[in-house]
Amino acid sequence: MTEDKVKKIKMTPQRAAILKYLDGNTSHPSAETIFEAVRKKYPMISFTTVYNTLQTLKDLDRVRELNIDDERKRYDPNVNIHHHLICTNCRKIVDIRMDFPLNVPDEKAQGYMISGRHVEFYGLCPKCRNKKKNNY
Amino acid sequence: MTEDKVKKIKMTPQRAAILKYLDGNTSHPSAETIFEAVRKKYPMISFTTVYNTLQTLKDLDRVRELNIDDERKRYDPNVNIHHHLICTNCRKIVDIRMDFPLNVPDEKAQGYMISGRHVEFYGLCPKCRNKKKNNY
DNA sequence: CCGTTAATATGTAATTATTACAATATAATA
DNA sequence: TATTATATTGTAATAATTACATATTAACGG
Ligand SMILES: [Mn+2]
Ligand SMILES: [Mn+2]
Ligand SMILES: [Zn+2]
Ligand SMILES: [Zn+2]
Repeated sequence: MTEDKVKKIKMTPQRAAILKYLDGNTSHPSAETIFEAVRKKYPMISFTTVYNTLQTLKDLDRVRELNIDDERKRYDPNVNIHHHLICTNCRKIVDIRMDFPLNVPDEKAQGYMISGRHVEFYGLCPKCRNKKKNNY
Repeated sequence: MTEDKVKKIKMTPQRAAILKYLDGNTSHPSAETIFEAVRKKYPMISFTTVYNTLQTLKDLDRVRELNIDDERKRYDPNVNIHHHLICTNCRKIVDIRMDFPLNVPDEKAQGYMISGRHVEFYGLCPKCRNKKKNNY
């Protein structure tokens, strides 16, 4: 009875290159970063294809879109629940692999049906801490 | 010894109107929403002034910028720490006034100096739940 | 192996949010 | 009331993302 709509997609060299770049990648790249990286190996790829592919991968739950950076969307091939720590200076994002007790009692949920959660931490990464220190 | 740099700003009718609209507002409006709202009372205000004022208020910690909506920035005059619940369908954002135990042990912080945190919950708001229900 | 075709890639244009800038106006101060 | 630093405005520029038309191709069946 489970509708396993295994939507199948064509495997193209472009998609393969993007998937390969993303596989195991924990750097939370933007579309542009992905484009530039993939372009090195596959110079004829178009930016639009990167966006299209990311949309497709989102639909397939192969990639998660993060709105944690105020300038651009970031993408994360790790779709398991985990949280993030972002540098307020250089925007480097790292994973926080921890569970937090985040139960919202019904009276606080205001009728919403809660289906997901995400904790963002802000701070200074080691590099930026040093820069600020030696900055007088 | 405390440097209370009470930066003072000029009080203008535009700023007063924006502040009045924001005061106690829990709707997490976008710049455009603020502009449209303020414009009704003060039709000659410019969009740029709204952006400028929001920037100023951010600098003064009178307003907090939220990156929770993937299409546009949202603004929150409540700068006390609290968390949010966003409707994945209509993007309505409501407050969650709760504390969560969010201690990150040093070995998980990867050298970052953590200075802030924010929990985002995703779900369907009551209206959108009903819409989906009556949607066959 | 082809041939067919729906799905995909590409290049470019359009859209949208936000910022930059230069000219004008004005709140605060003396 | 004059001065001036600061703010407002209108417009142009920037930047991320999406839309769209056309060309290409992966996958499937014969
Ligand atoms: Mn991650
Ligand atoms: Mn809030
Ligand atoms: Zn940093
Ligand atoms: Zn909703």
